[in-house]
Amino acid sequence: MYARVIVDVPSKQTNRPFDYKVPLSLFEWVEIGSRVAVRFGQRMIQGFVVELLEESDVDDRKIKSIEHVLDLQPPLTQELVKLAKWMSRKYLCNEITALQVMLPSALKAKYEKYIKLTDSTYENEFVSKNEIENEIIHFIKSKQTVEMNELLNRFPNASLTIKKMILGEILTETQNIKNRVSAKKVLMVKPPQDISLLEEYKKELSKKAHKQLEILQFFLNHPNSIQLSELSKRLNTSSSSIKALVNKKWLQIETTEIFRDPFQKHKFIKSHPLEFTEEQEKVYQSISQIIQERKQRLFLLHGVTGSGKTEVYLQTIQKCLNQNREAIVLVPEISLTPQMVERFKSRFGDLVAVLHSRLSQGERYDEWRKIQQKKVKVVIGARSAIFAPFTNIGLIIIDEEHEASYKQQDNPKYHAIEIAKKRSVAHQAVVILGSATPSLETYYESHQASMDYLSLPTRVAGRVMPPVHVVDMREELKEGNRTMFSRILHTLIEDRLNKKEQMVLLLNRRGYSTFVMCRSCGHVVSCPHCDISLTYHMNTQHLRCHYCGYAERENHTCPSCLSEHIRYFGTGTQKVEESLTSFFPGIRVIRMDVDTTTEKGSHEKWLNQFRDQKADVLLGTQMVAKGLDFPKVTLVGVIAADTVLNLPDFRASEKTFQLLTQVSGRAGRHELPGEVVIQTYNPDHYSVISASQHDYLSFMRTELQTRKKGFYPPYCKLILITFSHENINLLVRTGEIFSKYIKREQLPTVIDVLGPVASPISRKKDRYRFQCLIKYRGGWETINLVHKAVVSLEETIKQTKLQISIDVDPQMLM
DNA sequence: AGCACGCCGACT
DNA sequence: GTCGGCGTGCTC
Repeated sequence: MYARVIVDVPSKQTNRPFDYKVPLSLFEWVEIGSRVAVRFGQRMIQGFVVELLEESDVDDRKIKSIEHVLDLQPPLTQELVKLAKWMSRKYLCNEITALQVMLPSALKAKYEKYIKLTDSTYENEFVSKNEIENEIIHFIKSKQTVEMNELLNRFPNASLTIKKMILGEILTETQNIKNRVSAKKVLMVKPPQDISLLEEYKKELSKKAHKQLEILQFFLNHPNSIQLSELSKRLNTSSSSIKALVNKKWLQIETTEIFRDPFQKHKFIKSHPLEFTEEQEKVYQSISQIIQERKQRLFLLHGVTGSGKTEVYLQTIQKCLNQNREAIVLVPEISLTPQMVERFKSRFGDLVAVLHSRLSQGERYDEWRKIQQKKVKVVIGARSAIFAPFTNIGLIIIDEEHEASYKQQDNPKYHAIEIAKKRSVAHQAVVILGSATPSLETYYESHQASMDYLSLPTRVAGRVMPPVHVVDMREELKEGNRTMFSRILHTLIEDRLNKKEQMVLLLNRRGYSTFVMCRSCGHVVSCPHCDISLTYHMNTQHLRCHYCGYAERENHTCPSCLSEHIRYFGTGTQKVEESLTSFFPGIRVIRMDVDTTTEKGSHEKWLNQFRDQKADVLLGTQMVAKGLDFPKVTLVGVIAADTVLNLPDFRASEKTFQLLTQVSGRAGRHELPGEVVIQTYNPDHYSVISASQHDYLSFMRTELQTRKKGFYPPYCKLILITFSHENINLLVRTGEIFSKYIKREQLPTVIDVLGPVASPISRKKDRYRFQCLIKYRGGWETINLVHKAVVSLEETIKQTKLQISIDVDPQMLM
């Protein structure tokens, strides 16, 4: 038997299956989806079996055998292997990249080379004429085996000498494929099968061995295996008395794999299904019926914030579990808060696995193994949880479906919604796309035959949407208010402080970050390697580039005109915090941004403090806009609504509308009524007006018209091709060739080819960037043509090291 | 990607 | 004449 293997070498030339023989001893183990170790050229690497064959047409002398199978159970299902192949064609990435993204990073191979002395070197006390060689031999001898990297660190210039020593059979080299992280193992103490034996052992025991007696007695009361550490803690004994019993063969010690439990300390109180409102009931029935019939169907669930979407999710999941099928729930990374997880855990208990980026590699791996080993039936996680290796999926829920983070920014540049659609077809499952502000694409599709539109237009318990004040910041400036708080926001903050109620203030930093400008000459301090202004970090007093990490010290004079009128512009969260404390002495502020939430568990810590009313204001970037639900919050302020609006992207209006609507929904979700203040320089823009009136439909109508006029999605699809190189001329030339290549073919599915033009970020890490945008009608023809065009540029790419990145259906045009 | 092979310039 | 620089091509 033969196996087709995709090897772990991400390059164009190796992006195809290689055939290997399956040795007799591995017949039982090699399956489609197995992870295997194979020799590839001179080295040993890992690969994935994607096909099994009776015959191979590869030359018998060339073909090698599979060396090992790396897991007890194949980590991928046939369905996922097939999906990876589809992804590689759709998103134009290497197949291995698509396979890897489906697995936890713990299973990514770590290749290690070990160096040992050969037996003859050892036995014959080999002494070289070369001093370095002797030192190397001595070093290795003292450690038995040494990792190649360690050896090279110790002897930096000796790589050739070492190579020669290996060739001269003085040293031997062994290769190893290791997982990044492996299953956590613990020692368990196991009593004999026949517990009554313990009584006899007790009699045999010496009178002085009190502790040992105590241990035996313990097992008479608890005749099960127990963790060694747990046992010695409970009985307050040292492990030596346990060992003594093990040595007598009365007890046994064995190792078992356990799961690291990130929720160990948590107690989840069981929650029960809530009574539905009439609206919820109607929506639930529509979905539940399709699940009952085990049909494949897509739903858009359009529900305003606070309309009780989550309860509908919970009960449809229950429906799916009743059928003995599994469910995947996707939530954007930032709203995957402990609160959110708790709602699922308390309903479904141990049947839930959680996958998010704050877990350690090991914890993530364990959650994944629970899915693989069928220990859980529900997985809730961020984007990549869509690849959960379930085999019987009945339901996939994508909450906040409009979020751009469902599109992966690096290869493979997949969109989770698209993967969900593919998987739902394979499993005959239902997909629910939920949002208060559906993306234009989804909204448009929900009016076609391929998707059903469901809506929850009112908030539960008859709560109304909060009134929104739109403040024109230009007017404020005219009236002499130069602070970052409008007068009304100022008054309302004061009011809430007096009433001891809470506030959420949102500062969207992107595109508005703290740049440094000279007021005399207008010079903006920017990165010498990228086309972007540097950001000022107060805590380290450095200016830093967010793209390449370049940093320089704070300047007190302008580097261009030497004037001292250099000023730190823009509004970072740090600066807002400072102003708050100076305007409102004694105000307690919790600031949540990348600086304060990188530490593990800090996110949770801040939110708990806020919930416990240890602070008056929660100030933060996007992450405060999502999913949070605090009863005492009665004021939401958006410091600057325009930051997204000014981005050079056709989705700018949509993103602004969504952000404003989401954040407005944070206020007054409980008994206390809420209020929202939006500060903006564009108070007349339709996205601001619609958001302030909570009017999704009117926004949608206007925006759809705009898109139709400019010919943008949902009226067409896009492929963004970005070229980057140090040499700007070469870049433009190659871009032209590419664009002509596409145009010459005159495919009827290609609507338009724009560019090449400079990218919005026109230089990054010393490389200039140009881009082409293709508008097309969907289907494979255009994607295949782009692939062909890139292949035709292969010579140039190889010779000049020009880079081409392709983004099919991009979320951002930058 | 990484590794071997092979073809040229700088040295014992 | 050989050592070692990097371009070229292949990996079942």
